[in-house]
Amino acid sequence: MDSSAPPRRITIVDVARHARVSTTAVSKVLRNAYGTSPAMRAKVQAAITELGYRPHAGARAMRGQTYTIGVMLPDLRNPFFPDILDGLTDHLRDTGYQVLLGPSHCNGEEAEAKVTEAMIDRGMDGLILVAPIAPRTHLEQIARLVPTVVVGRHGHSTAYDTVADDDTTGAKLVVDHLAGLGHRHIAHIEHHETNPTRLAEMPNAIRAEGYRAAMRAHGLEPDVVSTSYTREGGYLGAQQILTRPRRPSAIFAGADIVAIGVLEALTEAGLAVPAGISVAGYDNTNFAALGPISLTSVDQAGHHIGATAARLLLDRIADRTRPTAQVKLSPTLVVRRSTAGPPA
Amino acid sequence: MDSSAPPRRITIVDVARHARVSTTAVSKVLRNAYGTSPAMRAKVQAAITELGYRPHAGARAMRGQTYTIGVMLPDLRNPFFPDILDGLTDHLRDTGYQVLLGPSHCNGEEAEAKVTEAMIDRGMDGLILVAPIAPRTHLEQIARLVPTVVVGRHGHSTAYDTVADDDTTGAKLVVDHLAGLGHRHIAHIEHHETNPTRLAEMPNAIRAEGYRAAMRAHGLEPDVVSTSYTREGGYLGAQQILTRPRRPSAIFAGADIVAIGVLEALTEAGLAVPAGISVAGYDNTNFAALGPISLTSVDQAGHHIGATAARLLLDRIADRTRPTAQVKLSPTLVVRRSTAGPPA
DNA sequence: CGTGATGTGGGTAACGTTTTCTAATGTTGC
DNA sequence: GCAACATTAGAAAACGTTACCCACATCACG
Repeated sequence: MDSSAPPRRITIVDVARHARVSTTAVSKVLRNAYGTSPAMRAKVQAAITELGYRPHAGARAMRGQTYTIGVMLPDLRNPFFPDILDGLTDHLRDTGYQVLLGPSHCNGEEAEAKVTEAMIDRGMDGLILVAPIAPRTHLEQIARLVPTVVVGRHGHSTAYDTVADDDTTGAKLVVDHLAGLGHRHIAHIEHHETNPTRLAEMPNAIRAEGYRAAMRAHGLEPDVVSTSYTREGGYLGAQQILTRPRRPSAIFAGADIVAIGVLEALTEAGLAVPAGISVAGYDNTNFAALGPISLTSVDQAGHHIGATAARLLLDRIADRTRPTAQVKLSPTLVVRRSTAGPPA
Repeated sequence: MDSSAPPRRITIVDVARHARVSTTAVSKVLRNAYGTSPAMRAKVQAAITELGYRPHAGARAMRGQTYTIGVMLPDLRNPFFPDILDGLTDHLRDTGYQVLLGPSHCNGEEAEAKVTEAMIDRGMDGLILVAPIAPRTHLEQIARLVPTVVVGRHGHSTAYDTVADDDTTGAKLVVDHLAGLGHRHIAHIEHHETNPTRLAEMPNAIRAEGYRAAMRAHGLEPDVVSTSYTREGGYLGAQQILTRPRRPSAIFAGADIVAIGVLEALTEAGLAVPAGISVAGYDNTNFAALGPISLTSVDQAGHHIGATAARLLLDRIADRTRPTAQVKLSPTLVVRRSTAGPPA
C-alpha cells in the first residue's frame, strides 16, 4: 500500500532548473557568496522554498563545509554538562550550524579517540571537546586537522583555544566559607589522577590543589580522599572518611554528583546534614537547588562557558591562523542549607 | 613552527596504490563485499593499517551508507535518558556503527524537526527517536526516508518500530502498592494533554488512564490534577491537592521530577512524608534513590529499552520491508521510604 | 573611443566513495 | 573437449556540491 519507493531527493540541480539559473548560482546563494544580484537571490530563494530543498551534507563534506559542529561530552549523567550545552546551542542557534553530540561515556581514552575520529571523518567544521582525557599531543593533532576548542581543561596550546573555570579560586571559595563557619577539619574527595599531564591540566587535580593551598592558608591540614567524580566515588569516599579516627566536620566534594553519593553514605550512617556534618559540592548543577538536598555548591556558569566556547570556535573557523585564546571564568559560591557551623 | 599545512587525508586511492590493487578491491574489502580472495583481503588490510586509513563518511554518504546512527533525545537533564543510551551503545559497540546524538532540548516540535532533518541530511543510516512529540504523520514521513525506531511512545505504525514501557501496568503497580497499604484516597498528577493523537500515544496520558483503571478496579474514585511533567507542575499540583476538602492520603506523581515538586510543596505545608502523606513517582531516575528523597518509583529498565531499540533498528536496516514490531517492556516497582500506610 | 575596473553569471573539474558492468580466469558437468 | 558457470579483479560512471576559472556586460575615466 504505502510501500512506495522513497522519493528521490531534491538536489541543487532541481533548484537550478526550477529557477532557470545555473547550479553555481544556487550554490552561491546558499553560501551567501560573492557574485549574486538581489534579483537572482530572490529567484533562487523562491525555488528553494517552493521545492523544499535541503542541501546534502555528505556532498558538501566533499568540497566545502558541512555546517556541523561536534561536541564531545564525557558523561551524560553529570548534570553540569547540559548547562554547557545550553550555552553552546543558544549561541549557535541562528548561525546555520548544527550541533551533534558524541557520547564518550567515561569509557576512557580509547572511546574518546573513537568519537573524535568519527567526527573528523564526518567532516565536521569544528569540534568542542569537553574535559577530554586524551594526551596533549593528541589534542594538538586533532586541532591541526579541524578547528577545536577545549573546555574544562587548563593548559596553554598554540593549536586550540580553551575555556575553563578558575578551579583554584572555586576550591578556595569553599574552604573559605567552611573555615569561616568555624570548621577546622575539612575533608576533600577528589577524582584520582596519576598521569602527570592531567595532574597539571585537569580541573579535578586543580581543585584538589586549590583545596590544599586554601587549607594551608588557613593553617589547616588538608585531608584528601581519592576516588572518582561519580556518585559511587562520593559514596565510597564518604564511607572511607567516616572510618577516620577523628571524623571531619565538613566534606568538600569535588563535584555535585560526588556530593550526592556523599549524602547517601551519610544518610545510611545516620548522620544529619548539616547538623552532624556539612557538605559542599562543585558545579551548582540543577539538583543542588532541590529542596530536600539544598546543596552548597560552586557555580561555574556553565551556560556562559558554553557560549564562550561557541564564540571562540566560530572565530577560529573564520580565521584559523588567529592566535589561540585561553579564557578563564570566575566561579561563585552558592550557599544553601547543607553547610552550617560544626557540631558543638 | 608547527604551522605546517594539515596533511592531505589518506584516501582509498592511496591504499589501493600501496597494496597494488584497484580501488574497487579496497572498497570491497572495506565492506566485506562479495568478490575478494583471502590473499587480497590480507594485502588490503595490511595497507589500511599501515597507512592508518579511515574512510571519509561524507564520500560514503554520496553512494552508500555512512555507518552512523542518529539518536534524538528530548531532554538531557532527565536522568532516565542516559540509561537508554547506555543500552543502545552497548548493543552497537562492535557493529561498526557510530552513534551521534541530536539535542532537541525541549524546544518543542520545531526544534525536534530541525534535528531529525539535520540527521537525514547527513545521511544517517538509521534514526532512534526518543519520546518524540511530532505528529504521527511526520514520524511516518521520516520513517519512509530512513529506518526509524520510536522509543517511549505508544501507537502502532507500519512505517516504524516502537519500544515502550507498559505504562498501564506501571500505573497499576503504584495504585496496587498504595491500595495494599490501606490508602483509599490516592490523587494523581498528570501532564496536561489535549492533542488527541498524543492522548492516545504519549506515556503521560497512558499512565493517567492506567491510574484511573486501576483505581476503579479497587473500587476507588480517581482524583486527577492536570499540570505538567516538571518540578513546577508537581509543586502547583500538590498545592491544589492540599486545598481539597478531604485531603488524599497519597499522591502518585506521573514522573519523578513531578514528585520532587510535590515533596517541596508538602515540606512547605508542614506535612511529613510518609507519616502524614505518601508520595510515589515514575521513572526511577537516579535521584529517586537519594537518601534524603528515597522515593518509591516505577523502574522502566532503560538499558533494556535502549538495547531493544538498537536491535530493532539493525534488523530494519538489514531488511526495510520486514513488518514493524511493537515491543512493550514490563516495568517494576521500587519501594522506598516515601510510601507507608495512611495516617491513623 | 579605448582601457581598465567592477559586477554578474555559468561551465567544468574536482572531492572520495560505491556500484554497476565487463573481462579474464579457473572449474564443473556432460 | 566444450559449453556453462563461479570466482576474482578492475574500469568507469555515478552521487551532490563547491572552487576555480572564464565570458560578457556595464561603467567610469582619461
